[in-house]
Amino acid sequence: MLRTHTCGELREEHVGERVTVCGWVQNRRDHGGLLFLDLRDRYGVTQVVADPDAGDAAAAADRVRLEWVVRATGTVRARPDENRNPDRATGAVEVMLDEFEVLSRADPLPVAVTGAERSAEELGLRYRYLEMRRPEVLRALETRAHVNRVIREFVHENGFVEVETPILLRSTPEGARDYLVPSRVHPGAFYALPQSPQLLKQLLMIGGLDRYWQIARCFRDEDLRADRQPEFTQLDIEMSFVDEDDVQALMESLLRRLVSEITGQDIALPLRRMSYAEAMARYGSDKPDLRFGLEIHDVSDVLAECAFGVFSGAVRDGGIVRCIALGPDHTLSRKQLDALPAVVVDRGARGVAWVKVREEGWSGPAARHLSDGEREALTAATGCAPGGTLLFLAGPRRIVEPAAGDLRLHLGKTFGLRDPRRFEALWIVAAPLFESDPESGRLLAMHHAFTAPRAEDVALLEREPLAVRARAYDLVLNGDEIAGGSIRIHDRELQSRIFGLLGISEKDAEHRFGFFTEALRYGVPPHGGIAWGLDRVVASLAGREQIRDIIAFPKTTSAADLMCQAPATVDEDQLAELHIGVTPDA
RNA sequence: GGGGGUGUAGCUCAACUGGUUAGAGUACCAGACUGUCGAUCUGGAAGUUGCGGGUUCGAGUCCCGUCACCCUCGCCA
Repeated sequence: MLRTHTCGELREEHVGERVTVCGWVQNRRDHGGLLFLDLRDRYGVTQVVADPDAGDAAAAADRVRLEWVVRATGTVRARPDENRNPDRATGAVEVMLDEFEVLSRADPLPVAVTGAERSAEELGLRYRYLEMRRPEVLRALETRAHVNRVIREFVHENGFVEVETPILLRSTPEGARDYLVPSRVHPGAFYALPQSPQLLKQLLMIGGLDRYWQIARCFRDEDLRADRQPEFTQLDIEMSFVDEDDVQALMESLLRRLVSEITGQDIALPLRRMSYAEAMARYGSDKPDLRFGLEIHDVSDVLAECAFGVFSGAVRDGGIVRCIALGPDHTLSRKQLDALPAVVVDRGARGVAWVKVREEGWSGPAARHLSDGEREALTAATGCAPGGTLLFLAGPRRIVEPAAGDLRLHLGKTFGLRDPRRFEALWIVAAPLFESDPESGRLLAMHHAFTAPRAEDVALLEREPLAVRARAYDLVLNGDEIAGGSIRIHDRELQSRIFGLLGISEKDAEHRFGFFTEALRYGVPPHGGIAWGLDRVVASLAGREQIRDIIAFPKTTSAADLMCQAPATVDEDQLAELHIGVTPDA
C-alpha cells in the first residue's frame, strides 16, 4: 500500500503516529515559511503542514499545484485549540510533513472540482471523471452501490436465483423503438437490445426456476428526459405460484428496507393500495405524490346546472368539473393566479377558474355565476373555509383529470409541500388492461400483452374491453413510479384471446413471439413479477431530481456520450463487413 | 418532430436604451509573507462573445439560419 491511512480517518487518537496519506491537492495556502496543503480522497480531506525545517520535502511540497496527486508522510499532531477546524472530520489534527512525493502532476482543470459553484452540465459530462471528484457525485455513486448491496442481501435471503439474460435479442415490434445490432454472419439480419427481459423471465418460470432476479440493463431508443436515459437499469424479479398480494408484500418489504438503510427512515407496512380510478380522480395522476394533500374534488354534480356555461356546458357534454381547495395559509397572488392556465395548457385544458372565499362574500371571475345553493354545496364538497381559494377545471375527463393533477403538483411545488426528506409510497392497482389508441381506435395493452386480466373481468374481454382491469400493480414513491409489474397470463387460450383483441393475429403472434407462445403449451406455473426502475429509486433515495446524477457515465438528451463521443461514424470496412450501406440524410 | 431556456477568459459570472481598448472573482505564471483552512498582499499573462450570414457609421447586444447542452409536449407496451 502506498498509504497507511486515508484522508478521512485521522483523529486525535492518531497523534504521535507517523503516517502516509495519498490524495489530490485540493488547496494550498503558502505563507512563505509555512505551507498548508489540503489533501483529498474519497474519504475526506486532511491538512498537511510543511515547515521549512522539513527541507527537501517542504521544497517539493512548495512546487505542487491544485489537483496534483501526491503522497505525504509525516507525524500526526494535535492542532492548537485556536487552529482547529470544526467543519472538518479531521480538523483536530494535521500531518507534519517529513517526506513528500509527487505521484502525478495536473494541468489546470477544465471543470470546477471544489467549491459551491458547479461547472456547466455539458462540461461535467465531457469531463465526467473530473466532476466525479466532487464529493456529492462520489456520495451519489456510493448510495447507488449501497442500494445494490441491500438488494443483493434481500434477494439472497428470500431464495431468489440470479440469472443473466442475453443482451443480443430478437426485435419485437411492440413497445419502444429498439436499439439494433447488425449481424455479420447473417446479412441483413439484426439483433435487438432488450427493452426489458420480460419474455425471458417468464420463460425462466416455465423452466422451473421459481424465483428469479437480476439487475438488468435495458435499452429504449426514445427521446430522453431528466428521468429517462437510453440505457437504464432495472431490478427485475419474477416469482412462480404467487398472486399479486405475494409479490406486493415481498416488494414493499424490500422498499422499506431500502428506505431504512439508505435514509434511516421508517415507512409503515402494508402500503396503501389505491385503484387507478381513485388515483386519477383524487390526484389526477397514476403516480400520486402523497407527501401533501390538496386533493382534487369532483364537483361535476354540484355545478351541473351552474349559470356559468364553462361548468354546466362541460357536464352537459359528458365532461367533468374538478376543484382544488386552497386553505387560508396558501394564498396565490393575482400574478400567480394568472399564471395557472399556462400550467395546464399542455394537457389541453382551456384555463383555470378561481374564486376567493371571503367572510364578506366570494370574489373572483367565476364567483358571480355561483348561486347560494352552489356555494353551500361547494363548501360541503371541498371543505373550503374563509380566506381560502377554489380552483376549477372543466372539460372532458381525459383532459381535466391529468390537468388537475399537473395543477396539484404545481401548487405543491409553489407552496413547498414536497418535503424531500419524507418518503410516501403506495401501490396503484386495478389499472385498465387496455387503452384505446386515440388515432386508430385500436386497443393497446396498457402494461404489456402478457398481463393477466382480473378473473371477474374476463367475461368482459370481448364485450367491454376498456372496462377490464389488469392484475397489475405499480409502486409509487413520492410521485415517481419506481416499479411496475403484474401477474402474467399462464393460460395459452387466454393469451390467444388477448392477442386477438390487440389485433395480433395467430400468424403474427407465431411470427413475433412463436418461441414464447409455444412455451405456453408445455406446462406453465402461475407467475408474476415486477421490474424496478433502479435509477429512479436511487435518485429518489439520494434526493436527486435527475437520474444523470446517480449514473457514473450518463448520456445527454440527444443520447450522446460527450466523454467518449459516442455515437460515432465507423470505417467503410466495418460497414461492408456488416452488409450495411448508409443513406445520406435527405 | 413541436415549445421554452442557456451559450462571453481554463472555470463561475458582469457588460444600462447598439457606442472608447469586452470587465470581475477564481485558476494559471512571477514575487512577498511562519498558523492558514474561500489565507492575504503585489504584478503578469489570458477572449474567434458557440458557429455562419445580415442590418448599421458602429453588433456581445438587433434580425435570419445553424450547432451544442438543459427543461418539456409528443414518444417511452
